Amino acid sequence: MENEVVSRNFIEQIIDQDLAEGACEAVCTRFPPEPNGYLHIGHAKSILLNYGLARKYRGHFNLRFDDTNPTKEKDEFVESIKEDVSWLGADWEDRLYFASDYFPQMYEAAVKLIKKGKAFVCDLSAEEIRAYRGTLTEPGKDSPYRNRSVEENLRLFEEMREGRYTDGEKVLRARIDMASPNINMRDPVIYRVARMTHHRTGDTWCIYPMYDFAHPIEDAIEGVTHSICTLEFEDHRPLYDWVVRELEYPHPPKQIEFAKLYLTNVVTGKRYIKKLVEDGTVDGWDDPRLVSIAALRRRGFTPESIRMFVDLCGVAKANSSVDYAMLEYCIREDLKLKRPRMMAVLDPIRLVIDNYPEDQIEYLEADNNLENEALGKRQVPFGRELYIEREDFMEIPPKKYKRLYPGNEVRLMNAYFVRCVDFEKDEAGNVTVVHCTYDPETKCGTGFTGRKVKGTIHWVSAGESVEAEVRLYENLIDEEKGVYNDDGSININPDSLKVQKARIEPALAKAEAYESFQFVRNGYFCVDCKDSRPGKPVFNRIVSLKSSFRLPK
RNA sequence: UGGGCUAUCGCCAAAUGGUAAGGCAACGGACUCUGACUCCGUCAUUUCAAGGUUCGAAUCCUUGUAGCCCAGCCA
Repeated sequence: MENEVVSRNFIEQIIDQDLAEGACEAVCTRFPPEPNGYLHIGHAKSILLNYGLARKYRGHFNLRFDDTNPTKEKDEFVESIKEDVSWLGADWEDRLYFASDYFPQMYEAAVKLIKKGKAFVCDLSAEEIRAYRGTLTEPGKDSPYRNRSVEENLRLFEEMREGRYTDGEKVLRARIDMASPNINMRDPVIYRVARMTHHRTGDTWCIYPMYDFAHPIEDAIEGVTHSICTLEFEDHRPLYDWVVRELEYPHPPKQIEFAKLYLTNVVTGKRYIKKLVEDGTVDGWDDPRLVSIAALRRRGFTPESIRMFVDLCGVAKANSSVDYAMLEYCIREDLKLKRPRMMAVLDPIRLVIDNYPEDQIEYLEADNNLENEALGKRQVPFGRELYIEREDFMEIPPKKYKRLYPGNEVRLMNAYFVRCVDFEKDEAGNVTVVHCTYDPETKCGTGFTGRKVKGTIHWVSAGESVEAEVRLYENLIDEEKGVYNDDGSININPDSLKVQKARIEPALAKAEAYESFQFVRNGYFCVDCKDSRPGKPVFNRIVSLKSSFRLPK
């Protein structure tokens, strides 16, 4: 049993109170995206928050596409959004809805408002409406069409629907208060004439409802009890409440606002990303350096890690920007016990064991993950010639260096102790080959305790290993300078992607798309689902390991 | 300068008048078949500021300050 006192976030407190007071009987939440783009990490917070609440209170979670503006919406996006939401694990079961399915009810709702004298058809142009609206500090003026009779409004609205007017010629407006200090209440437009082909309803309609009118109706129709949205809609809440009240819904939904999730030093703006894709800085909306859900998935983030991240961030009303390190922590935490630790040499140099028989290959048994026996063991081929990491040998070691240098002995992980006896350099002074001798008695698994070594390094067999491409991702943004340059452009980190030819264990060559591994000391990697081919894997670095030892320059 | 909202450690964030949780990051140290992981320890006498009420204030009151949002026939 969990005895921990877990504090409830402010939304849960509101729900608890509503339940206690009988304001609602069960909980129903929803994620209402407009299908006009790809989802990113910020949406994940909303999705998981809504879904989590529904789960916690044993209620329902709906996925509803808020498709009331045909100019921006496409089927392509509804498909990608469905994929992302379900990948995150938010299950809408059979409750997949479209606002456009409610157009008839919304039309009737508008008629109802007209009949109550709460809405009127306005002939003012968009510019005139803006002028009549007043400013932040001055009240607006009533539209000259504000006092049309119910009959006339009914007839005109009907004619709007029939297509008797051109785009923008007439709109339907709520009749509220042009002097309200809240600009949203100054007779907001609730229906517009727009001859657009809707991605689902085609040309059935030439009038479309506005968000402020449509959204509360959508929520009410679906029986949503708590309509959770972001802070910028706080000013719209009085209008939301006005709509559900005037339409006399028996169980009016309640709007609750929370602060969006921002991550430090990432680009989420659609315009900016579009530009980055067009100029080739990134290879698409799912480029692993981006934080779209598709990008995180391709990079190798798991749904569990995203859930953990969202939980850790919490829910509040203060604008904030969460450190990217928190996201990295979550994926490390999720993967470390779950995935095998394998050997891959990212920047190989040759190591020759002078006293090991030529032509001999032996297979050594290695644990896939010492902390998780369930991941099993594997056989690793070992021979006279190996590759080791370039940074694991130094001709002149700095202080505290524990790896290979002339005369020093280290453990080859899962294998033997080796002592460096010599090395070769090319004309440019780069080390090309390291020569060692090995001690057969120190074989891994024999329980040898005769002496200890301070360092352990990873390796792969030169003959049996496979070449693979690894992509090392750093933040797309230069963190020192922040996201934006003085001229408003994005500050791109030129070293955000490094591609290397690595040597990997044979076992890794069989890895499948999305499979992730810990490459010992080099971090977590995931087989790129987009670019890998069988036998020719491409690994994306999901995240590097924390390292407290840095080689001096 | 109208209205709405927010302010607690470098970053998130709890605390609902009873004496500042937790996580990330950072920094020490122990352990280690990688320096990772793990484990232990350090990290807000003070909650945007100044006053006030109270035995007691991050919480209540007053006055300020700073930041975010709103004048689409977008959502």
